[in-house]
Amino acid sequence: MWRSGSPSASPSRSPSVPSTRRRRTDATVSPAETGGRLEHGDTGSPGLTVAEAVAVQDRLRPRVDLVGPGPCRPATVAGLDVAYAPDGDLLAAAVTVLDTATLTVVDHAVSVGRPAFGYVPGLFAFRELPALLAALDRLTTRPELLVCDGHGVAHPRRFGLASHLGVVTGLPAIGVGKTPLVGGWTGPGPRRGDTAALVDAGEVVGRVVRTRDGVKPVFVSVGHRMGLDNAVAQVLALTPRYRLPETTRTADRLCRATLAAAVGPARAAG
DNA sequence: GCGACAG
DNA sequence: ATCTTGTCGC
Repeated sequence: MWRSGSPSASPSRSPSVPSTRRRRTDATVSPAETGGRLEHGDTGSPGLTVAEAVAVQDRLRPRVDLVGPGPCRPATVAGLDVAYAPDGDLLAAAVTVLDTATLTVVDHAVSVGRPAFGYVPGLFAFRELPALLAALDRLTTRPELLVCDGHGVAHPRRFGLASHLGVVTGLPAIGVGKTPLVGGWTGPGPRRGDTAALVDAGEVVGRVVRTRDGVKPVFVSVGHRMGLDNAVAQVLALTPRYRLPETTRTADRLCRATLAAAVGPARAAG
């Protein structure tokens, strides 16, 4: 595979909902403490302009830790995802926490709201961040790692959703995208576990990872407090059977179910 | 100037 | 992201 043209550089570019519901006993994941205070707009306050959002990314980017190496054998990993109503006016965010030994959901939380920002490639985080943070704040447990539905540093300004969530929560985070945003690559091979470097502007910003034999690969990048090798290892450990990590799959089902319940409660009940 | 562009 | 019909395969 091959694709061409990225902003500045040379290279080419190839182309069952959980049922338990626990009470919140103590602070689990709250806007943090990651060296320096966060300002109001940092977590996606409404009313930001495009230029202001870009400025926030530029200001927070230096806080990203892409060395990690991050947890080697995390006991719990969280998956995050958001679903939108057809009219695009309502959204539901979900976080599921999985026990890595069994890949079963041990905690979960949701939030329903409105998109906090229009969809602008590169500023995607500002759209979903408030809802995701609200859901994270309702967890009973504090996951050791966040697996996000979107990119980390594989981003035009090296600060995608996974990095933003990582910096704001202080938790290790990985970005797993289904399609590329920036970068080019060659390969990977056809077998599960085969990988290829994702390169943008001459630097490796992530890895294209085949999680299933003969199936379209996913795009893994460091979000925060993680090394790329470890990020890839964690993603492979979370994909024993399907293309996407179990964390993403469970969160996807939960946010969809939550949205359905929020938009049309009357229809199903009869 | 023309495309490309996470979810 | 969401909307879509059918199709191939375990």
